[in-house]
Amino acid sequence: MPVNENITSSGPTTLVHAMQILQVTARGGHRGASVDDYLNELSFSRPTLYRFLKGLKQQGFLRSSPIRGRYLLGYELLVLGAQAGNGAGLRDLARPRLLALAQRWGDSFYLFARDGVNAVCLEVQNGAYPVGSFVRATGGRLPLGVGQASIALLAYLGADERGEILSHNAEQLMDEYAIAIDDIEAEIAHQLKHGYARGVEGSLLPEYSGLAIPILDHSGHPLGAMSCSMLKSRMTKSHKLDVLQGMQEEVAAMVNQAHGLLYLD
Amino acid sequence: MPVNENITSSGPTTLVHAMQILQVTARGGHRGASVDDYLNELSFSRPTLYRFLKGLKQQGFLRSSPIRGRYLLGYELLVLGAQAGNGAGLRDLARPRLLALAQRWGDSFYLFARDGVNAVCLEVQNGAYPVGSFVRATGGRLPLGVGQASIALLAYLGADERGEILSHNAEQLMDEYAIAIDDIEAEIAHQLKHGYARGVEGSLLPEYSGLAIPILDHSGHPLGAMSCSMLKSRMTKSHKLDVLQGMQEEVAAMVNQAHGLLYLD
DNA sequence: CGGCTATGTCTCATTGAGTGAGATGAACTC
DNA sequence: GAGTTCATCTCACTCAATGAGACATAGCCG
Repeated sequence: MPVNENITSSGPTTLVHAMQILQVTARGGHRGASVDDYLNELSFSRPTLYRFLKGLKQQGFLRSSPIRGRYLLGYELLVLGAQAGNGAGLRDLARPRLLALAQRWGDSFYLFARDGVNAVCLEVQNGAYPVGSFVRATGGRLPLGVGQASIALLAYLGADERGEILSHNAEQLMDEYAIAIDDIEAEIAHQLKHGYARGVEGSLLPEYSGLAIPILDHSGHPLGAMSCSMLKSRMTKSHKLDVLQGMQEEVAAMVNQAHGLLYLD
Repeated sequence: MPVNENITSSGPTTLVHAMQILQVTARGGHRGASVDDYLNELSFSRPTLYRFLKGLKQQGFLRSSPIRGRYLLGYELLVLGAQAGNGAGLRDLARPRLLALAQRWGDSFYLFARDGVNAVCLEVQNGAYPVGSFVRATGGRLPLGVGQASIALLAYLGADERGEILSHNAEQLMDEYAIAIDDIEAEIAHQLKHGYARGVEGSLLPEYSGLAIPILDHSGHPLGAMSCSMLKSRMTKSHKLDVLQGMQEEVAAMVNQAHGLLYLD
């Protein structure tokens, strides 16, 4: 693996370098990265590398692995990440509700938010029935267009903004997920008409099915989306209505709670 | 609130500044931080601040709030944080097991790891019976000595290392939690003798009680700890034995799984 | 125990990258 | 449309990050 061609270009180079180091470390998963990984994939001298490693360790962004010469992501990232996932306080509000839904219905429930041209998973609660999903866990990202939650998020953006996002993602959606823009548009229309989304079916994960509903603020702007996924065989008409109603109730309660909180400042 | 006296001192100043910005932002919770917050709490010029904000945004560490002039933590931190919490792959292994325990017994279950002189919460699963806890969520940190999990982690460190940690934390433990070192030592002895910890009772949270067991690697080094908390009234002798056995079984299974994974590299 | 390899640190000269002051432009508020 | 605050630009300066290569230290294996 040669040099990485990050688009994350400009800005103080120190930040870019730091980020590159973190990315290389993250790519190593729970094994982290070794000095050689850094030296191969990045392009600065050994002393500089060590200066960064030291600095990042002091900031809590890295820690050294039990194995000498390897580095892992530090726990400060965990702390900040937990905060980051709580945009608008949504996550705290959603967590117990996702759990309740998962326990009650046995399916898996998700909280998503928009992150540029992607949807990012803020929280998952798995139920008793195992499912496959595009996102493995908190922090997973999908290009907007993939998955039920994407539709729910896209549907309530301005038409122009939505167009930009979709044309940006079009190629990737087709190549990696076998999803066509037209099908997305159709599903968005369904969302707007019926108030929930079912997701566009690509070539991947054909055995799973799901639902999603948006979480809208008072002005109709999407704060996020709640979604669920389940084996297709579980998606009977009555189960679908049950789950949908459950989700709608929880989201309505969340939004009320959120409005309450906003006035406390 | 004037200048902050961070101990996070040396290293490339750019990193320190970046971290300060992130910390200020984090302190703002889900409301984030405003330009003035940064300018007041930190000590660099406005153009420099904006350069940082721009850079951090491009790296995904920050995003701008819907409210103009305010900034929130970016979702890249969420992604990295999710990775960071998965040290040794423990979190992925623990997540479904914590959920199973929470559903079966109704109490709240936690995964902790050591982070220097602190214990950091990697994962929580709440059960049907609500509890209070020192940590609110993933990413929460406690000085080692507070809580059951701390004891389980401390007990299997070398005596010298343990001593350093405790003397470092002593003052804070007494002042903020009303916990004496001697009591911690006694509880560590209990852990070593009986294989589980109950935690030292300080003046805080007197109505709650809990249990913890260590997660040890093959050489007896602590990788983490699993703990639970519940209302004191729920802690009957039989419930305690049930939960303890459940936790021990899950941890044993986790450790087996982990060893299996290690040989796959 | 004693060489071997790879990790981590140091020194120093060099230069370029980040810096502040202040002016200017853009966006939102009333 | 006046006023305010957010955000960017320009430019000269200088300090702080950099690379080369030597040096120190820790674990490894016979």
